[in-house]
Amino acid sequence: MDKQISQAVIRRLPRYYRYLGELLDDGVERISSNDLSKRMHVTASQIRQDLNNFGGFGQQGYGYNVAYLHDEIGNILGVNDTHNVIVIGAGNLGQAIAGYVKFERVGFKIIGLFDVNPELKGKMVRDLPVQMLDELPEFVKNNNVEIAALTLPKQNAKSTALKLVSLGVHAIWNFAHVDLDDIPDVVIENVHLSDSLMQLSYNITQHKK
Amino acid sequence: MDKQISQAVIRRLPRYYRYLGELLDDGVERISSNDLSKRMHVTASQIRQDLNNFGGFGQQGYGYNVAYLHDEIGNILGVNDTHNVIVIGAGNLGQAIAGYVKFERVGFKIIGLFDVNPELKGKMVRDLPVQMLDELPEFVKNNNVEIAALTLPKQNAKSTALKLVSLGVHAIWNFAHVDLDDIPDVVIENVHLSDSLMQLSYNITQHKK
DNA sequence: TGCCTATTGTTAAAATCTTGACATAGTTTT
DNA sequence: AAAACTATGTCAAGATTTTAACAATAGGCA
Repeated sequence: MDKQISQAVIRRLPRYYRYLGELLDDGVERISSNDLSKRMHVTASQIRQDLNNFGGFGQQGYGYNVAYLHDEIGNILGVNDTHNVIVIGAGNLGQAIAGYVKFERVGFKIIGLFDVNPELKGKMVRDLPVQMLDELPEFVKNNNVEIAALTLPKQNAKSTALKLVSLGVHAIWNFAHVDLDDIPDVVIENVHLSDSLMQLSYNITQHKK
Repeated sequence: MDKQISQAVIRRLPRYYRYLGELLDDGVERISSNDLSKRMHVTASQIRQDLNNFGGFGQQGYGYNVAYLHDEIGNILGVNDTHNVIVIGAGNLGQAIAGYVKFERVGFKIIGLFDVNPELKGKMVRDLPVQMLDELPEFVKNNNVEIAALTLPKQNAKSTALKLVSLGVHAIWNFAHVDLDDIPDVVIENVHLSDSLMQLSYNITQHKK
């Protein structure tokens, strides 16, 4: 059985992945944990420890091959496969997220955009028409939907999440300002913008002292 | 001198604040750490420990007064004061953030929206006109700008951040997919949506096993 | 009023996470 | 081909965070 990797490590992986991607773009072939630690402002020890959770990607006396390590971390994160994404809630945030994922993230493909508001029905957001929520079951049945981004008011978040799970969507990227606990058999990733802004506010207050 | 509060605690404060707000809305007057722990799915011990970093807000044998605790945490987070916010980058995400903060968060007020694209000049986004970036110095001089949200491509993020700091804006809510280290005397809060999505992807992969 | 109960604030233990140290293995140089 | 060097993987120590335990104190009730 695999040893459980701590969420602290998982949170750092995307950052490694990003730095390695930049090194790759810059044509850097190899890098040592020490050099990387200076760029990323973390300890070299932590880098080696983190990577070793998943196996020995480096070579003594040489360091890490950038392309190889980048690819391996990509595999670990699962971003080398394609994931189909739908967005529920076609407001500003929903449209922004749809556009953001489309342009910024390979590995994730926006294939549907839904809302309850009949006025939005059929409206084109880039190359996707806004569909009504009652078309969702049919859509999910006919398409391999893996992730649903929830960009809707918190009042509707939980019921929508439950519906999605019952339809077979087991991963939710939740932007609604509410916790979606108590839903079994689903993977949730929360983006609480309010929380982030309040943390900023706290740190401003501290900084002033 | 104040003892330094760990970021782990700070990250939890907004969540307490949210739950207390909901209790307040529901007319609940008092709550024990034990009851709150059941709702929030954290240990009662952690709640008491966290709150005690800031002082004794509760009463033995009684619990915590919801309204009082909510207000105190609001003070700690600094959300009971008003903070003026500008948004740099009037794309989808910038417009979404501007709208989001406006409608969801009291305590934060969007007062300006900037972009480099001349085609957007003067375009109204709700009640705010898009201004050109060269109007920024004058605007900052005449308005008490505390926070700048950066919703622009990563290539421009660092130079814009440096400019903002030189103009006197010392808090940045960064949505660009780049780290803004090495900038002294500024408080940064990052929202890396890509990282969040990759964490979700990782957890999906694990879940399938 | 005084006893009983509830629940905090706080201390200490346990668990987890991070950092430092170094033997070992592979690379580069001569 | 051997010597010198570099940098990993790993172990152990140190630091931090979380959880458990409980004495002390305030509220509720008789």
